[in-house]
Amino acid sequence: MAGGRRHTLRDIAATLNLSVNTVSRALSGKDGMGEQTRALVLAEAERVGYVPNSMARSLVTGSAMTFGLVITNPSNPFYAQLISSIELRARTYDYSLLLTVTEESAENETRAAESLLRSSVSGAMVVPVQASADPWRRLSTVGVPTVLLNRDLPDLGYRFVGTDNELGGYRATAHAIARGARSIVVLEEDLPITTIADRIAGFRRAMAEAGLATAHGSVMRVPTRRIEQAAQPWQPQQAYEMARRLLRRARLPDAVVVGNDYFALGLYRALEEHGLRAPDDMMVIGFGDHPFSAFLSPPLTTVRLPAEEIGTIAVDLLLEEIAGVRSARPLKQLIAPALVERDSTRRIPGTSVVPPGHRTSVE
Amino acid sequence: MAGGRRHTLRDIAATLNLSVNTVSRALSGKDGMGEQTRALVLAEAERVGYVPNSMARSLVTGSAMTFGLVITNPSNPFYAQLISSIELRARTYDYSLLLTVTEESAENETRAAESLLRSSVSGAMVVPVQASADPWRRLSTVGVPTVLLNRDLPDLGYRFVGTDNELGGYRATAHAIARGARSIVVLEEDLPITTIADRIAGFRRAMAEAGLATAHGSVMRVPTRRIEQAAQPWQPQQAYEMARRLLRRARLPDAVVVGNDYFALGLYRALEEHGLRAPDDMMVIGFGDHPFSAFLSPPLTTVRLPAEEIGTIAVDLLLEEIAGVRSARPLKQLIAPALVERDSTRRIPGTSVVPPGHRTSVE
DNA sequence: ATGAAAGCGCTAACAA
DNA sequence: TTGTTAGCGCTTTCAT
Repeated sequence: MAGGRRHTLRDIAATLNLSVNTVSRALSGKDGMGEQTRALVLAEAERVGYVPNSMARSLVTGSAMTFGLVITNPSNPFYAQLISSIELRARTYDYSLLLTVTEESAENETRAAESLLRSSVSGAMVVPVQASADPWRRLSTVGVPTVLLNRDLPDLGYRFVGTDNELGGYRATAHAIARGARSIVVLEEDLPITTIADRIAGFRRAMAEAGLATAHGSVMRVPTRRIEQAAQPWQPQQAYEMARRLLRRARLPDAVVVGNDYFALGLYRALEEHGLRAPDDMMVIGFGDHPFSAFLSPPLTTVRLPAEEIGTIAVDLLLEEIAGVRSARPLKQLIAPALVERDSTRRIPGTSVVPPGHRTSVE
Repeated sequence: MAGGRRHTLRDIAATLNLSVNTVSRALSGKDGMGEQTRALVLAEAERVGYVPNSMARSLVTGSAMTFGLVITNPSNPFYAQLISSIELRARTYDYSLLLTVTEESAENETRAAESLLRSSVSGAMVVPVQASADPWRRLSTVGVPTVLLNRDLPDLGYRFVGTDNELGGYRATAHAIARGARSIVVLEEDLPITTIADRIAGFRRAMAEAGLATAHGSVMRVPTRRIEQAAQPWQPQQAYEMARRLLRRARLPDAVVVGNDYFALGLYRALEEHGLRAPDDMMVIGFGDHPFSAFLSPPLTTVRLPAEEIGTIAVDLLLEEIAGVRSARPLKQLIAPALVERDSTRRIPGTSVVPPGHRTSVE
């Protein structure tokens, strides 16, 4: 228990006058062993506080029992949840988690991939920056099963689990339309990633299906703050500024769909400053269902993302691949996000500025 | 580049007709080498896409170049920031990060400690559950430098870096007093951890110094939700319910200091339902300065926690210890949190319900 | 039921 | 400047 150095199999073997091998087998529960010998070994191991050295074991077995997880930003509540669910699931199967944060930087991503390779992780889960697929190309050729999370890199042909963002954008928009909105604006972050493009595509589809026009200026881009401080999530500030610009327009939209709930905060403030309020003056639909969104005033209607499900599936996919099981799942798995209806789109009946009519089935 | 298996030093040595050793030294940049030999080795390594096996290296060098990080809940914005800053700092020094989530469970904590031991991490950073110090006792005896984050376990005599919560509670309270509050209530989570106890102690000190009474019922405990879902941070809901109970009191406090900004959300809602609003009817001071807090209505006065600083210091301490440097820093390091004044405590001059008077210097 | 020998991929002595 | 030997702590043959 005490004393600086760690005890090894050899130490135990020596004090017990056994071979290293025997001790090893006793401890790893192999059968074909003298029960008394085993008891002896276990007792001694307990006594000296033996802890196996997993690096040594990994070196010979070839499996590090470790997953690599590469995330862009833990302060994004979605990714925080993803980390939790992945860690939980991995731990359940006795896998450790090696975490790397890329901060949306392609350079960091390259180093992250290198690092995972060196660590001989048993598998990798990656939210790619989507600047290039190259950093991740090596992994599978070297035999590290890899699943992409939330953002796909189709070129690689890797497994992918993510949110159906197109559907999310569609549902958010269709919901607004069903509630009577005819002119709708989207407020999105200015990042070149597929999740955002997909959401916008969903928005357009919903509008088109309802026969509504998407005028020029119906998609506003909130400039991505350059990441100086690692820990800051998207700031509502830029969204606020963009929203102020929107509110200066001659004709305001009936509804605004934002790319994440932080943006809704900025929009709420801009509205308040103009003496306006959701939902009566303008409906607001968020994206992400962040922990605070239900408690805003008004509570925010938003699209809930399946972080937990994505994390669980990702780990399961890796485990299947490691076990050599031919998975029955599709290569690309899109989880449908659910719309959470709250007051920011709930107009008091009869108050609708725009007569309902262009209704669309949301499901 | 292609082909299933990974190339090893031996592969390169074989094709180049060199010894493994030479290849090793060429790649690790040791000097005393033929420059042409080195060039040859580097070229061949590049060609076959050689990636060193860090487990093998660690086994012989004894250092895994990995830190263990044990966190209770990544969805808590404070811990999310802590993860980011630690990861960044560790990465800067080429250390990887092994992340474990304990979910406030003592059992998980025990397994986490075991796991770190097995992994032979070079050092550990731990936010303890504070149910017991036992799980962490082994680490230092086995020679794994460990620093405790945010919650201390004094019995262990380990290094500790955390927020000065007592000061935080004091500043929040003193600020309210300076703004004219005379009766103040604290809304805290119902967890047996020192951070909370410290905040309450700070509250009491501020009250005492101002000669104000802390009546029975001035500290309200919000029941901790049992963790069923790993990814959920504290729910504002329980705080809301507690706040409703508070608002039914005959005499309302002038100010409420809450244990985290999520609780402020619940309080805001309860106030709104009663037709009340901060700061005029009641001042509200949060804790944590969560990313959304500046954009609430009214913007929340809150205590900003030094997550980034704590993370950076923690890594530096570990690095010093590993380098064998006798650190000049104190064993226990408390970082002062800063009060961020916003509108939830900013009464329009002359509107104060209570005359100012019992002012206290906040600094 | 146990032991001896070999080796995972690498680095660190010591030789040559 | 390069090669040889040894060994990190463990598991896995193959003997005994």
